Amino acid sequence: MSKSPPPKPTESELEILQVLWQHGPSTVRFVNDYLSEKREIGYTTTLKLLQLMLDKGLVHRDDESKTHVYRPAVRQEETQGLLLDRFVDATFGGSALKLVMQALGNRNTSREELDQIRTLLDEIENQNDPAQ
Amino acid sequence: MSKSPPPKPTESELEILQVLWQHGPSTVRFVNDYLSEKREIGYTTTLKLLQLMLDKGLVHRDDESKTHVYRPAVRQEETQGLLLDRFVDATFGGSALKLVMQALGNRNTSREELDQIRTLLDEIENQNDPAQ
DNA sequence: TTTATTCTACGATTTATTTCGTACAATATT
DNA sequence: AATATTGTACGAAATAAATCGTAGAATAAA
Repeated sequence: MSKSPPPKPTESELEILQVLWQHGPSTVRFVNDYLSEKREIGYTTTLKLLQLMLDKGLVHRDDESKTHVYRPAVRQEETQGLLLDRFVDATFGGSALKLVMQALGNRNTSREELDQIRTLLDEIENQNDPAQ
Repeated sequence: MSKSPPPKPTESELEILQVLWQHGPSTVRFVNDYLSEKREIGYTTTLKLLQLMLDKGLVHRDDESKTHVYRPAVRQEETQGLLLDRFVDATFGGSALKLVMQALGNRNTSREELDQIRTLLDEIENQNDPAQ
């Protein structure tokens, strides 16, 4: 037995998870090449991070062949939700409303996106109170 | 001369800023008492944090009297916006829409809040394209 | 005016995170 | 077969953040 849930990923770990979520199972080389496009990072740094993430249960590893293949062990939406909770608490005193207002107010959102949000709002209302 | 903008606050620093934003200029004692209600934290820890924040330009200090009084040097909306940008980038790959969807979908939002958001959406649309 | 309390300053420790160097094994190239 | 390349393991250094202990000054209480 040893079923403590994986911990909240750090910034760097999240960066790596994004790559795995987007591109599926990947080698250290692939992840490192990808990260290297955006910033300076050594190969063994990426390797070490993935090894630590394996320990923490954030990723799984296929080590059949010599070159190991890593894949996410946590789901994207779940992880994002977790981080969002923490962020809302820390930054907006727990008020998701304030966060949303800030997010929408502070940046350019296309009409299309605004419409998507309206649709979502409708869904939520109907869901909580399904036409009596 | 020396006008580099204050850096992004850490979690703990943000915690303190929340107190200052909410309650106005405060002493170390006050801030510490406040934080202590939520978690274990020594007085000198709070003191040290405030001193570091002073160095970083995150707070101002009135040291007329022996007991110093600290006040925010950064505005709440601005700081929240800054942190939000980073968070959206790190966690949602830059998509504010995804963040909003997640924030609304993942938790209980009251009808009242939903209405507030609707109103905001209206304002945004009218603003970009004023009743043309 | 002693004694106790409250306060700041600041070095140092602890803990978390990121980064890298080196050793060595497996595979590929010449 | 010899050499170069690519890979993993892992210790350890570098960096960042949070925490606390102790010293000593100022104020308050006895």
